[in-house]
Parts: sequence; C-alpha cells; structure tokens
Amino acid sequence: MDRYHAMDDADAPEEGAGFDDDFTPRQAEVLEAALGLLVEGGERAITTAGLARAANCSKESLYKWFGDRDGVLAAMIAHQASKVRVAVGGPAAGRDAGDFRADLRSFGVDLLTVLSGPASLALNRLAIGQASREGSLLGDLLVARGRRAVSARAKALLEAGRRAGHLRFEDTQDAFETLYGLIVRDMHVRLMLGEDVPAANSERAMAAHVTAAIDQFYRLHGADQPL
Amino acid sequence: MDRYHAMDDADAPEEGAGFDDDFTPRQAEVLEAALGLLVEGGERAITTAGLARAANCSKESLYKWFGDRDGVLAAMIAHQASKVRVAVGGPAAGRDAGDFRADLRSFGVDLLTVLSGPASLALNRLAIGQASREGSLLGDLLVARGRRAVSARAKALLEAGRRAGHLRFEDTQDAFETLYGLIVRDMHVRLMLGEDVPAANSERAMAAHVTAAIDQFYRLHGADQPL
DNA sequence: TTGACATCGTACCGAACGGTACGGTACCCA
DNA sequence: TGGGTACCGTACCGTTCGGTACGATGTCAA
Repeated sequence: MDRYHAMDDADAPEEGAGFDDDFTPRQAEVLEAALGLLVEGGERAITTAGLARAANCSKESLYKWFGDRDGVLAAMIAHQASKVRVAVGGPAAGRDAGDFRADLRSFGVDLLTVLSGPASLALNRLAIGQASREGSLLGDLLVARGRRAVSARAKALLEAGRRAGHLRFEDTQDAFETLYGLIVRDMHVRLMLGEDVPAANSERAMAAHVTAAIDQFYRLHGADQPL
Repeated sequence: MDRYHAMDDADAPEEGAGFDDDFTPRQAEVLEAALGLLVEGGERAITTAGLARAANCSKESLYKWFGDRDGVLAAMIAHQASKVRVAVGGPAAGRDAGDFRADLRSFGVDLLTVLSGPASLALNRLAIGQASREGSLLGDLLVARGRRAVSARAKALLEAGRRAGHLRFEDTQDAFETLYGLIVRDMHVRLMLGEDVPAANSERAMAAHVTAAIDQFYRLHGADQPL
C-alpha cells in the first residue's frame, strides 16, 4: 500500500487528538481493504457485500463497527487522515538561506507527492462526490484532518523563515495560500479529473516545477526583495 | 451511442448565438432539467425515472436520445460546455496600463464567478466522481470543452498585454497557470468539498482578492519589474 | 381520412444493493 | 467443563434503479 508520508500536525492538539486509537487492528485492516476497493473502482466499488468479501469479514461486523455504509466511508477518511503525519524536517535552528529554501522545496515536493498519490486522489474524489449530499461531513472531515496538517507544517515553516530573516510577509495564512497556489496551481483538480499532469508525473518534473514556484514565492515574499 | 464524446474540438468556434450544436430544443430542455436535479441532489439524484418525471418526458425517449444513463451524463456536460462560449473581450489595442490591469481583474472575477457557481460545481463534482470509473471521458470532456475556453481567453489577454508592453514573460501557458494559481489557489477544491470560502462569497470579497492576486502577478510578470 | 412518426405515461422485469437474521466456530475466563 | 463473547459465512428481505415493452395521444403529410 502506498501510504502517504505525511505531515505532522506539529501543534494542534485542540481538535480532539483522536487518532487511530479509534479502530482496532482488525477494523483498520478492513478499512485498508476498503481503501483498496476505493482506489481501484471508486465509491461505487465499496459495497457492503464486496467489502466483506474483500476483507474476509462479515457484513454483520461491518454494521456493528461502523453503523452503516456511510459510517464506513467516514471511518475510511478518519483512519487515513490519522496516518497522515510525518517527521517534520529537523528543528531548523540556525540554518542559512540556502538550507531554508531547500526546506521550502522539500515541503513543495512532499505536498505534490501527497496530492498526486492514488489514495489521496481517491479519498478526495470520494469526499467531493459526497459533498452534494445533504448532511455529509466527509468534506469537512477531510479538510479538518488532512489539510490542517499540511497547513500547520507550512505555516510553521514560513514563520520560522520570517524569524530567521529569509522571508517577509504580514499574514501567515495568506502567505501560505499564495505558496500553495504557486505550487499546486490547478494540478489537483486536473489530477482528480483523471487528466495526465506532466508536472506531477516524475520526481524530476515535480522538483523542477517546485523550484520555479519557490523562486516565484521569493520574488513576492523574499526578504531581499524591494517593497 | 457514440456521438457525445467527440473531443475533436478543432478550436474553430465561429459562434453566433448560443446554440446547442448536437441537441434539439426538446433534448436541451431535458438536459436543463437534468442539470437542475444534479445541482440540487448530486449525481444520485439523476435517475432515469426521476429525470423523465422532472422533464415530462418518457424513459423511452431518454434511451432513444442518449443511449443510456451514462449518455445522459455525458450529454449534460457537452451541452453545458457548449453554453460556455465566453465573449472574448475585443483586442482593444491602445489601452493604457490601467485599462489593461482592469481587464485582468475582470478576467479574474469572471473566473472565480464561474468556478464558484452551483452549476459549475455540480458538473465538476460529477466529472470527478466519474473519473474513477474506467473509461469515463467525462473529465476529459469537461477539461477540453470548458477549461479550453477560459484558457484561450486568458492567454489572448496575456499576449495582448505583452505586446502592449504591460507584461513580460516567456511562456504564455506558464504565465497563465501562474495567474490561475494566484487567483484560484485552492478555492476550487474547497468549494467542491462543500466548504464555505469567504473570498468567493461576495462580489466585494472576490474583487478584493482578485486585485491582490493581480498585484502579485505584476510583481512576477509586470514589465516594470526588475529582472 | 388515413397512415407514418414521434413522443408520452405507465407498467413491468431482473439485478444489485443496504440492511438484518441465523447458524457455526474459535477463543477466553470461571 | 461450560457459558459467554466475538466473529465469520451465508441466506434472506425489501427497495431502488436501469432498462424494455406497450398502449395512448398528438402531429403532419398525402
């Protein structure tokens, strides 16, 4: 299974630190099987009978553990999001300008790697497909659990850069969103639409694009730029 | 039936009035009703019986016109995309810098207005949801028909700006994607996830954000910027 | 008038799916 | 040893939905 290398939500213990403690190992196995079905065949591929067969469990257990089919979908997102954490780069104290820029590039490549991964794409497609249905909080759940982590790591990085005198900006959130836009552009949507996006295919192409995007970001927020 | 996924857009849109190339007025009516169902209830709301009832037509006619249910979905996208013929603003040679910047802002506001519209969101959700299914070209169709128009208008605008000496860039496509990223950021995905995006809510907030984004774009590609 | 044609409304069918119930089995603890 | 618990596999049920068939209605042209 390709699992994301993830981004650690360094400090956000606020919103209930509910991690995968919520699921027993057996349940986590079932959710992994469900993810496999989702990645391969989309939401319609997750039927209660099909999941039970794929995971070698009984339908009765599915309903006992997750309530109903929607509960399975929500649990999938919660479970996957709980795995999204990664060791943030080193403490990064006293790093020079080149090191910091490399940190930013590393973040960008990680970001694109995650977004273009099949599991991430499948889960985002799932949440988007459910967004139209009333009262489905899958989208909120995905945003809260997954995106929050990325945002936290990025903002910590940006503020570290500002403290170290590498960057200059007023609003951290706004700077992050600018960085996100420069890196991701509309790649995410195109990937979700099933399009082939060259800049997200190879590691090399991704690195090249991210380097250019970081250069652009420095032209907007580098400390050495004229006001 | 195979008459919908004609992706052969030869980019020869000699358009006059809005026309629904491939569909009779009655069929267009039905597709409008289908769009209504889609916007309100998502893909699951489009059932053959439900659509027949909503459009006051018979199921038999649906199958005769569109082949099967997937044909209806494809026809919806083709039909909607055919209405997206954007009136590209006149070349407007001889405009000064302020006018051109206003043109860019106008493009940005139009872009966000379209992307945040309920019909656009519903169709994009539909295409993304179908992207996982094998052999569905809805995504390609949406990209080819809808995005092409936006891209064409933007690139024409950018090149006009370069000719007039307002902008400086090498690759038009790359400049457009940068502009797109600065304006849209990840708003599109968040909107599709059902999140509330303040910057896309009111006309005023949209205009404010677009103005800032255009300013950023000028810092990257304005002709008066230092190299 | 008559007949060809297109469309509507309804009825029908088979398959798939969500959800429930039941018997069988392994494990744990007294 | 025996009872309790958790789980599996399968069978079952009611509903929904895609797709088809058929009779009824309206229109147009000869």
